[in-house]
Amino acid sequence: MPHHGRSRQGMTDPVHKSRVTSFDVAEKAGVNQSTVSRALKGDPAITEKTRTRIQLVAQQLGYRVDDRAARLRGGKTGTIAVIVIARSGVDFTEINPFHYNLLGSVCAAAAARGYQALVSFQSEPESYYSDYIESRQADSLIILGTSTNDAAWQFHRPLLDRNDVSSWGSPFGDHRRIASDNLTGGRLAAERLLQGGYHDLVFIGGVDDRQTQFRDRYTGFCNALANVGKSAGTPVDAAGSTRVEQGRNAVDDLIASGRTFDGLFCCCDAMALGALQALAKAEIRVPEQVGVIGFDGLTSGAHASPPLTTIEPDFKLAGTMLVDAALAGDGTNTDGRIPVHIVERASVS
Amino acid sequence: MPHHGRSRQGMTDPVHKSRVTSFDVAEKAGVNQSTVSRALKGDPAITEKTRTRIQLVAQQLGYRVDDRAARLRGGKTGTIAVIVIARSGVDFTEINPFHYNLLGSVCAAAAARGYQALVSFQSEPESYYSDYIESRQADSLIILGTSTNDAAWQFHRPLLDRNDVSSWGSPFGDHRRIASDNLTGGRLAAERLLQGGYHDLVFIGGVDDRQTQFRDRYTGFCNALANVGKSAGTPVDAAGSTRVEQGRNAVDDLIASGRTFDGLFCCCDAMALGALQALAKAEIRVPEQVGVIGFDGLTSGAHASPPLTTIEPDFKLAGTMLVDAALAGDGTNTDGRIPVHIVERASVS
DNA sequence: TTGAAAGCGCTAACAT
DNA sequence: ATGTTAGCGCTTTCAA
Repeated sequence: MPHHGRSRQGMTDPVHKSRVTSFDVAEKAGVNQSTVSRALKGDPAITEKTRTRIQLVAQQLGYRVDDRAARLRGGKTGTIAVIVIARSGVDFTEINPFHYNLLGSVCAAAAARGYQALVSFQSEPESYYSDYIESRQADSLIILGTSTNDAAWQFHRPLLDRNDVSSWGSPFGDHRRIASDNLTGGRLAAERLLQGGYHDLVFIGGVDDRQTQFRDRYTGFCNALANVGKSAGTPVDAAGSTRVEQGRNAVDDLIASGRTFDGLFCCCDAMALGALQALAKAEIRVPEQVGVIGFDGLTSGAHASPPLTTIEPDFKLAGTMLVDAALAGDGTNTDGRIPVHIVERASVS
Repeated sequence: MPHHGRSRQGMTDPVHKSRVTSFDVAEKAGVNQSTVSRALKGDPAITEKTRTRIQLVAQQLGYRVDDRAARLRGGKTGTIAVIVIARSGVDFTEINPFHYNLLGSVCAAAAARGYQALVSFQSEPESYYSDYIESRQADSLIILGTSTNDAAWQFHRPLLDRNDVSSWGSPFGDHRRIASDNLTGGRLAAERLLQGGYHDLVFIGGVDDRQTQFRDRYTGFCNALANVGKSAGTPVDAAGSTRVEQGRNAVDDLIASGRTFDGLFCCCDAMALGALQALAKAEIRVPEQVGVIGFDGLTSGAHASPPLTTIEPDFKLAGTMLVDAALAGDGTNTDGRIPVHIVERASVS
């Protein structure tokens, strides 16, 4: 006789065989349903003999534990939601590769911790959604993306201080966050430029309130220069619909201004790529006349002309820290700096 | 009196307030739990008055419907699993941006259909896993990635013919699949090169059995040449640990061979980028002496020197078709060709 | 229109 | 070492 009191409609009706459950396995194996549950999850209390038999039956019946049902009782989902914020109105080929890299790294780190990654791209207001945890679709949340999408970050802002949420790239400076060691990165860039024999260094990029990452890079850059009695001068920034365009415009402006310079530290690779274009157009040779360093480690930089020397963060560690911070749930290690290193290519001599 | 027979331990003990459930809302609103369920999901049978009251109470209590519990009964998960296959042993900065783009597009398409995307990167054997559907973690599955990771595809091969699975990039040719319209792409490339005044065209890339995509591009390329009474000659391929390196080596070999050529169609942008490097090293000017066209629409191509003209698929549609095919579950529209178009940059005149 | 009760498929506390 | 029996939190007949 089948399990009592819980038999499904079709249970006694062989015609109606809906999906196979642990009860089916239990019946066929001649044990109780709970024994099936234990056997299959490796409970040491179950005899190897029993376990083997149950496993066999399960396999014959094509039975698989229903993950959601299994977790319903425990309350945990075993998944971590990842929100990627890109600029509004761009398509997927235009998303900053940096964020794709970070996403990959986060997914891998989640998997390493035994978690699934539920990812969503939220660039447009109609896709804003963050109730993953409340709706028990995930245990924690990671938000990452471009700081230029203010509306999206504003939407998610209330979450940033929760200890089951970690983030990368918010334009706000008043909450815990994971980020590159921008200070060190800026310093490395300046030192490398000086070492390459360049003396008139300028910083390309915006350093306003909403670009905390860039500002930190600038600060590190200034500090390094100050150490050798030099000054960084005013950063040069320009408007543009993409980072590449901003970089190009900024360097166009810089050249037009007549200000002397022989070394450029661009706050991100995309802007550096634009800078390279502007320099080429003006027939200024890199690295002979001007040295250029970017930040991010983009693959595109490797194919630029000349290949772009850049400061790259440890992506693997970045993913790990984001996941750990989101999972910690107790505020542990939740504000982190990811080490960076210089990737030598050919835009500085 | 609260709901009978279902009260949790702490239910009567205010100290032990575990998470708030629909029973809590029901009690406080003075209705039955099932009424809460109905009201919150917009069942028209419920009075607006009742619904409003329930919504209010729910909000006060911070109640949210538990998504998994809600779906347990229905059997559907509302999520679609996405597996991304990269080459083994590479880190996340080295994953072909093409696949990242596709991933983004797939996630967006899933969201548009009301599905969540559960993504996992599976490049190493220890991460191989595909039982998402059996374990009820997802309703369908999408597998995409590089055809060069044979072991991974081999692992997933049995799934490729299921009608709740769709894929992009497998090295096998005997199953339903979504892919670029490679034939047309190859033709467009040849036509554009001819139109640019180049006459001696060669195809760079492998066309063996496991590279069905490349072979189709080559076929389209040949067809277009045949149409004007020309022949494509032998494709040139070379070994290398990355596509870029393969392209570079192939063109090095081509130059060394003494074979004349003035137009190159590279089977993918990564190889085209390598080709550009080899050409530059040999001081062959592009597009003046040799025209080059790639395939994929990579952003890196836009920053190469000269910017790479390429054939790009409609990413948005690709994501949509992959999702639709996986969701169809009935074999509908499950074998598709994504339209491609030429992106004019500066590597052909 | 709403309530009562029976599950969805599984885990876990409590027995034996 | 295994069986019993409650649930996990919600949806959905079936009544009223």
